[in-house]
Amino acid sequence: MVTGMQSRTSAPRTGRPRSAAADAAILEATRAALVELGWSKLTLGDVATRAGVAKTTLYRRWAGKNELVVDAVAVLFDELELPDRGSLAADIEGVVLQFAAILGRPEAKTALMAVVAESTRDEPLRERIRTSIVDRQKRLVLEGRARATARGELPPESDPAAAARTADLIFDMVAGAVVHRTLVSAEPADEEWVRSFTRVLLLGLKGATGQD
Amino acid sequence: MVTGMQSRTSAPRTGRPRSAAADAAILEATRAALVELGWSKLTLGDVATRAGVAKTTLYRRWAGKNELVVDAVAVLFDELELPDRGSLAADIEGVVLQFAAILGRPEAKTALMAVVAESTRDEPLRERIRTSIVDRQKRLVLEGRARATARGELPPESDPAAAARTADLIFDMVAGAVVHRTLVSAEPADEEWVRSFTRVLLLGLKGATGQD
DNA sequence: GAGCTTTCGCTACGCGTCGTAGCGTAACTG
DNA sequence: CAGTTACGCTACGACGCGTAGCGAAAGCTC
Repeated sequence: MVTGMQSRTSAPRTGRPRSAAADAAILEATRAALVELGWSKLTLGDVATRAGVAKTTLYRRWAGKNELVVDAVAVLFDELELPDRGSLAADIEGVVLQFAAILGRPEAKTALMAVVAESTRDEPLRERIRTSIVDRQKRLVLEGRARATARGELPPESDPAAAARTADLIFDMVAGAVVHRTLVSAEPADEEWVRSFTRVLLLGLKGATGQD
Repeated sequence: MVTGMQSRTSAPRTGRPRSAAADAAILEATRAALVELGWSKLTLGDVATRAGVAKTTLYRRWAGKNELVVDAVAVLFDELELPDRGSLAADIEGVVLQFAAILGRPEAKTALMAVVAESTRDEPLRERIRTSIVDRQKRLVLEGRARATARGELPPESDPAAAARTADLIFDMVAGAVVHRTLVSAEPADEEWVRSFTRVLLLGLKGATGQD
């Protein structure tokens, strides 16, 4: 679940509370509008109409289109989990297929790249994306490696700094490849592709550990 | 060089010709506006003023913001070349560093992701991006492999279909990793990172050839 | 219940950008 | 020269943005 916008130090305990149903309706309407219209043609007025709320209600909760869409799309990544399929290769294939399935959705395609593009000029937005979307993906990398080392498929890391750099590298390679395949090459990351990708990645990792 | 917009079957041979200087000024002004304002705050009226042309001239040549920005940014990739450094690893490191240098520019950061996001809902735009930006990068992958097989660093490919799939995979892995590192993780793809990445990729490739 | 506080729906508004139409002028061709 | 196309300029309607102001609704505290 997305924690939302408790930007104020703490929620005021008096007065009329904000409607949680309105929050859900707005995020749902945002995803629907993304599917039908795409990022650029999505307007906040239209989202408000779809959600059955006033436009001013939207602006009271979100600063603008960017923040709203980030929250709306972040929910899609809730279903991301690291399956235990017995081997590191099978685990990676499983989680990459999940990731590819999410990126295959039209609302994710049009929204993710757009907000990342915006985040290049908006540091708070980048932080919001990081905490609500990216970090949840990166956590899977760490879990996967921990499980693989426990199974003896990977040697235990001695230098924690080098381990962190390697984890970042793997994350950029996995997420980057799937995103590029799906959005730039515009071809599906199906099982065959994921198998080939996983094979190259794993051979590279097993060969790279130890030296240097 | 970008061929531009000779969408008509052939240029009309009569009448006043289009100013090539205006084209250059417009694309230059577009890049400058991207640096100062970013994608979302860039307006065609502002670009026209910077370029010293009328706004209507812009609309006579480009259908809209998307197409204009693609042409403006495509020029940045003209400098991409495959250096001959003696070994496949060194070649890859060199070209990846070039690619990372381009993606480090602010105009490329804000523009590339944005137009790709738009292209998810605009097939002609995706085709335009492919021919003027992506294909030029992918060509380097093919050249690099041809050179490596000539040097004996990679076994010659027997099945052309499998070779094409492998080239696509490598391309998505390389470009995706650099893009993700630069734009999502928002950290520079410096020499150390490129070395680590190249090592993993090469080990994966050399180990993956032959079986299956 | 009374009183206080905050949210909500609604309307209306100024602002900026979009994309186009219309006109007169400039540049080039046969 | 006449014919054709590009250009600069102005003006315009349309649309989304983001905000202000109002009255009503929904909760909490005493």
